[in-house]
Amino acid sequence: MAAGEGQDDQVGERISDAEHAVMEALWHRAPLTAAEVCDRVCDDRGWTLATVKTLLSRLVSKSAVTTEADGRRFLYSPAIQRADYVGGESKRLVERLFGGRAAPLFAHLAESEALSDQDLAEISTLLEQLKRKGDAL
Amino acid sequence: MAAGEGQDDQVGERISDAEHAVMEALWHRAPLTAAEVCDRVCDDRGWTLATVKTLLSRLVSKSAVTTEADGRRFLYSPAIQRADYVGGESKRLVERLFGGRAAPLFAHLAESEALSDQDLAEISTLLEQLKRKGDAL
DNA sequence: CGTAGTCGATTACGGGTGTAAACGGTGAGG
DNA sequence: CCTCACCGTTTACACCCGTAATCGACTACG
Repeated sequence: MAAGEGQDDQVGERISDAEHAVMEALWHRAPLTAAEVCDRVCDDRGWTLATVKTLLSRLVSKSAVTTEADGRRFLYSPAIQRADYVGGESKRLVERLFGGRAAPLFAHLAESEALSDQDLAEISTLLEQLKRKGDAL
Repeated sequence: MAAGEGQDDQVGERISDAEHAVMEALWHRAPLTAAEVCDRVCDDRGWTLATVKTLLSRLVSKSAVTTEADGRRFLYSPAIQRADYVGGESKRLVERLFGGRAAPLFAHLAESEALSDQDLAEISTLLEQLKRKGDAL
């Protein structure tokens, strides 16, 4: 099975890299004003407030962020769940590079030593849980 | 340890989605002429030969593909290993979305049921191998 | 030898992205 | 009341990307 072709492009428009940085700030804490978002990301990325404003506008028009008026300024909040975004991006990559199968991804990460001991332990645990669930079916 | 950042942006420029499709063809078999690449991808993507030529040119200027003259036409070959590309993209995603740790990626794939039984089995096996290797150290 | 086909190279063009300045409205301090 | 600071909105602009047509050179067929 799993012939499903993932009809769920419900995400709307794609969120770009720069926009993603803004989303991270909002996922970390929301709602925030534009200036507050800038406080949290402008330093890291070397942006000015103007840039953040642009990105927020674009995110709003992509329906990835919602606004709530607070006096004369806006409070911005994420309109999509981080988990959804992350899941979508992950799936996308696995599909593009590994034909939709996750094992090769895992193998690659393993080979490139991108897996820490902690990762291994956590994955091991998850694997156990999944196996049990699988057996139950 | 591992304080070192990935200094290996040696990949040169980033390979776009459309370009990636061309790379896949070349990774599958090389060298190929532009027309041969088209034979292998134009149908799938609904491209014309002209599009493939453009993409090949761009890949050449990005140093992702090399050319070898064969009479008056070119034979194109990948200049980068698929494993390197795939590894780079994977790492990139893990870094961007999961703070560089792979376990959360795995958890996400698991939750979204993106893992088949086969995946689980293979990952399980890999995990065993890694554990053994880890113990050895 | 000329003409048609084929190659890579050049040019095109609309849309997205990164990055930001300019603009217009408005609330607050003088 | 007037001006300044601050907001969101509009406009800007260069570069990348997807997608392709056109061009100039050359080969091969007739």
